[in-house]
Amino acid sequence: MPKAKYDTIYKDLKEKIETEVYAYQEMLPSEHTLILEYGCSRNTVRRALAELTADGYVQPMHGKGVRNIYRPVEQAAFTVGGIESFKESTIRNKRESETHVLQFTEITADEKIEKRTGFHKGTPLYYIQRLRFLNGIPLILDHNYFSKEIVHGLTPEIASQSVYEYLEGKLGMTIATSKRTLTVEHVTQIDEKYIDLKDYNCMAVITSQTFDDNGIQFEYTQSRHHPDYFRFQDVATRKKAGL
Amino acid sequence: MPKAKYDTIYKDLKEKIETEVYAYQEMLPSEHTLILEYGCSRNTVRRALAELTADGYVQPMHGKGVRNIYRPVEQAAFTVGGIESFKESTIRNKRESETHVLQFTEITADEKIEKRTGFHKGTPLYYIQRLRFLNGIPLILDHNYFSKEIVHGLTPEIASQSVYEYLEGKLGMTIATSKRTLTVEHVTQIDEKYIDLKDYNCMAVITSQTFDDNGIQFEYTQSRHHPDYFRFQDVATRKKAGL
DNA sequence: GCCGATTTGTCCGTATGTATC
DNA sequence: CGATACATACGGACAAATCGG
Repeated sequence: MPKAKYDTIYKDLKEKIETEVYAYQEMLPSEHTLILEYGCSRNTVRRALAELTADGYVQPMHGKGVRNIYRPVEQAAFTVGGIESFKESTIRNKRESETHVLQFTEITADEKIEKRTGFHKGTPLYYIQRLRFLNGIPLILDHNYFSKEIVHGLTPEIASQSVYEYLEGKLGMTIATSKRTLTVEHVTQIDEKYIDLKDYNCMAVITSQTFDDNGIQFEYTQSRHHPDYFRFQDVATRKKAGL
Repeated sequence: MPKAKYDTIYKDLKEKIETEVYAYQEMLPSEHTLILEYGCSRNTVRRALAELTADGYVQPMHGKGVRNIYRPVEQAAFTVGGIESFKESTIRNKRESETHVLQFTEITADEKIEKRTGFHKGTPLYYIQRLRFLNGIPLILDHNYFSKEIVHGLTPEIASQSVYEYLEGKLGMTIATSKRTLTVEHVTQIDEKYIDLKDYNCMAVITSQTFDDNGIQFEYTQSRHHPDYFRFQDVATRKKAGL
């Protein structure tokens, strides 16, 4: 629904870069040219370019122009990007997916859970264990905690489909920010029971705390990935000076 | 040296958040208030707030205000953030560091290297192998490839200190963007030779391609981390609609 | 439920500074 | 030196969301 002008320019430029309308290492049209092209102000063009810069698609060079530095991603089985659901990721990665709900219980946070998840003691929670299949192979084991106060009406059926679709669609929630930590951990008995790790004794683990648009945490998830099918990508830009 | 107004406001607010001048979950002063406080235009305040949002420090809420959602990071031995050198990271993480140069050779890229690193065949390179110690314990094994055409005059002495300091200080280079991929890989014989992994048979591996301000890649690095002392943190914000 | 005040979101036009060529 | 290009900053306008009376 948000058809902000800067966003349509952003999407248009993004597509032109991905489809190589602008070649790799080539300069994009100057800001002035883009102003005429899109019939908007300079600020609006610059906002779109700023987003592309943050995506690692372009690199602005003072006094020279804006260079296309986008390279198509090498695909692993499962590449992690921004905030997206498992279902969205599989679609982006063009994979067939399936989800088995191993456990679906309602619990109350105690001190141990508070320390690990960030949910205050006494908070009623859904605890869900899910096994994710890609192309028929079990690769990811998810442990989800959802706050019942915010995410009400969750069922095993929804959990086997897309929880995020339910949140944003049915509940009208807005997912805002997610803080993620990536570590490498020893396999557990549960991991070994469901996932064929061959001779690996570790897994890639993403733990994330997700907040709604009121800044309230409603989810804590630990997502344990098979090493062979895991890849996390990131573009960082250097902050000048200080720090 | 860039003492842009928005940057000083950004740094000031950041510090106030970190030192809990504004409490967790509390609203920051409104944009209008900040305008008066800093004596600047609204756009300038908004730019500073946008950076804090990207850092996951605050969350703006339409019609309500801007909420502080910053939580201090739980420290692992080594936490990876934006683009920063090993030396910078250890300082941020408040650790004693040391670097041993295991190998320092000059090579020319062949097809195999081109495919792996992105450097064209025939490009003259420095290849450096370094072992990183934290508090006296060997934890990270780095394999660096630097383009000789861009990074000239590298020596083992510089490699044992900070290459980035040399690049930005002596050569006057500007590091712009870095594309990183994080995976989990089996240990190699070299890993085992230098690092005590106990019963782990995997390592956390960060491979990165770094570009200068001309959009030219000058570095390819594979950084292999001990699982127990590795942590990668990230804040993602959900893009509305589309995608 | 309506209205007005407050607050953030988007967009515009302009001016000035700085780097490149 | 002048033209071009990006960087920063200002001020103003209107829209959209929220909240209190």
